[in-house]
Amino acid sequence: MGISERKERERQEMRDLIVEKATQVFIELGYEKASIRTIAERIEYSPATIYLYFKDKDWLFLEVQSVSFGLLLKEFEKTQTIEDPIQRLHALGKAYLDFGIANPAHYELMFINKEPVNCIQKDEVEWHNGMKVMELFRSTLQSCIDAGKLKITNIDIAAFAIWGMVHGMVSLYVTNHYQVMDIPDEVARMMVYQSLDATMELLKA
Amino acid sequence: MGISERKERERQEMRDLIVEKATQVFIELGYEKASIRTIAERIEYSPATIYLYFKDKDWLFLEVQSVSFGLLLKEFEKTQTIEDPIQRLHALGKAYLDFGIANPAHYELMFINKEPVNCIQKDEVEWHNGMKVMELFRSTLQSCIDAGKLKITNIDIAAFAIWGMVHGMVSLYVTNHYQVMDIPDEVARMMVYQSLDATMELLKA
DNA sequence: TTGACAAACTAAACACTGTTTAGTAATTTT
DNA sequence: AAAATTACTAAACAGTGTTTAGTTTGTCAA
Repeated sequence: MGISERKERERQEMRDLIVEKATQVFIELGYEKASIRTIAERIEYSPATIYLYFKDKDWLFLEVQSVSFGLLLKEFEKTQTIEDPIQRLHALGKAYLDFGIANPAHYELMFINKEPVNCIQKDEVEWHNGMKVMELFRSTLQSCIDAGKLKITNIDIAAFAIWGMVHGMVSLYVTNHYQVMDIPDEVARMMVYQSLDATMELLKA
Repeated sequence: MGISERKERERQEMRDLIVEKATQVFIELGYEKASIRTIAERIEYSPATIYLYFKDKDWLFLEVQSVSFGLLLKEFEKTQTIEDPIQRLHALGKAYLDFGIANPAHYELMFINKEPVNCIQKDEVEWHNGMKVMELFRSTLQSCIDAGKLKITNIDIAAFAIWGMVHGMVSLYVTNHYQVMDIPDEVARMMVYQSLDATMELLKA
């Protein structure tokens, strides 16, 4: 009875197709302006079909977010070969800045928009990628603290300070809010990296 | 001929009424879910009337943002009595955190949403408040640098690092993205303040 | 005070949006 | 071949921002 297996496979392929095309549309237009009808056109099915595979727009979007987190995770994992925890942490920070600046649309979908679905429900979907990104960051931070190489010794405080800073800078850059500072684009980009460098320097024990 | 003056006054009153009610609705529902029709209901006029006073939803929203920036500015100005520039900077940071945490809806309208209108056009409207907030921050920062009390001596780098950090932390808090850190609300709030304190300590020359 | 003009306002429409319902077409099972 | 199940969609619903065309209101000169 290979039929049900094939059906299951086809169903998964259809899901993947929807997520793939939805990702394109979300990236191109942003969350609000990306419409179910546009996504439906891209997959060459009627809008109603999407609702046979996803509860609503938010849950589809969550799946798309997971794809974006996968991209960031890949960049993060590249840093894990670095031995020195402080250098590894610094590299994570740079990777974060690189990712946000190179993929502002992805970054916006991941971190700027309000969370579409609250955490309790998220377990239902493959939310791994976002969690893994966080775990990588925290474990690296813990290594720094364990090695006594960080001036801030509480992991939550350090996490908030560092993640807050890099996220804040990328947010300001991505949303153009930094423009009130009246400095050109390239300079702003430089400042972002130098601010990370400076802060990392201050953080070293 | 006081008639045209009265008319001008009435027109301004109508504008103010719209902005006042629009602010309420934006705060209650957020940018996307706040509808022109809902705002129209609150002012007890038809939706079309709003378009006689504002080009479109974005320009009305810009006016509302200006109100929010006025609130932040008021808090910022309270810190200006402090003599020591470092302490003043620290107080500014705290005021920023206080404001964001106490008024998450306002904060979201001001800093999380993408800019509705680009900067070049903004001059047409009273965009002063946002600028003044920035000026206050930068002048305080400059005072710290001039007094040789800051480890970072480039104002743009310091601005990006500090504003980035406080904005980032408030953003993470306001959008609930910090929840991936798996710490309760009150703890997160504490962390935010302690992260600022720790960073300020590191920044001191 | 009346008639003309201008300003203020709105009902209705247009082209969209997310989502649901009811019904059709295709496929699998009996 | 008939029945049952699955996959899909056309059409509708209630909402959105915005525009148009027309009405009501207020002002001013005759």
